[in-house]
Amino acid sequence: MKKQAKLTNTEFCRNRIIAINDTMQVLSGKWKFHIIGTLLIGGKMRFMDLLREVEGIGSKMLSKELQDMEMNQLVTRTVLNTKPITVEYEITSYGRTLEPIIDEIAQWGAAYREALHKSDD
Amino acid sequence: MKKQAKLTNTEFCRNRIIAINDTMQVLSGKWKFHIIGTLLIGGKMRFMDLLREVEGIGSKMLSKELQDMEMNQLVTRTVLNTKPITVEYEITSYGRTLEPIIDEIAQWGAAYREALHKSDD
DNA sequence: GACACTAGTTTCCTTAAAGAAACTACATGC
DNA sequence: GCATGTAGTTTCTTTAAGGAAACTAGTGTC
Repeated sequence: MKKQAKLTNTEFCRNRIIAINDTMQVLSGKWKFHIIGTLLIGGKMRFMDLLREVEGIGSKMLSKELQDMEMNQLVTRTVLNTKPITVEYEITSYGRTLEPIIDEIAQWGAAYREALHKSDD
Repeated sequence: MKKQAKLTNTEFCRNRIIAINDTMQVLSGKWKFHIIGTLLIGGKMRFMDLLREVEGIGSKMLSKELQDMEMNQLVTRTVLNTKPITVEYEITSYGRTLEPIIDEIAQWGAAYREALHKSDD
């Protein structure tokens, strides 16, 4: 008889794994945290604003990531009747619920850097 | 004069972005959360135990991810003097500090799934 | 009429991540 | 001596992610 997994076979674990995967899929890629973070500070922002603020991103990536996030209801996209037309992106209240996660991640990262620094003896 | 980024140019923002990138690099890849989660429940675990518990992972990936995490001081690796030799992996106290992040992410994912479910009208 | 702005899309290319299967190497048990 | 268990490594292949540059298409400015 072969050995089998036991820990992971509990309902709790399976659901937890699925939940983590869900979140990480929504936040997948190199840029989502960065875009969300920028929108959290900047409020309503236009495409070109984001392109300038999110350092290093290209228009293709930005466009794709925003579409992704719009589908996941993290941001709204509003076309304004200006000339030339402008498009406003804004984080949704739902998207805002990501703030605690982002904060924790930022805090951990800062502490990590501190710890690395201290161990440089 | 071209328009320039302003929001992201603050010290605070730059550091925050760096901190987030640090964390995400430490947790990068498909498997780290899963492995850490398993070790958090399982305590000391051997290579083959992890291979069985972390559903779907192959030995190459597991080996690589564990090496990564050992370098980042999230887990310890102890070779036991048994025959055949066994190797014990355990999460460090430092690795344990990731627990709040993982919890938040899991909670958010669960809430997300709930929300999706409700909007299925 | 050339240039700059708006918001993207398209094409082409490179790199990184991941997986499957085979292989090393040693030990125990039947 | 053959299967099974330990802990990985190696090779080969596929897939996904990301980036640079050019392009569309319309408006306004000098």
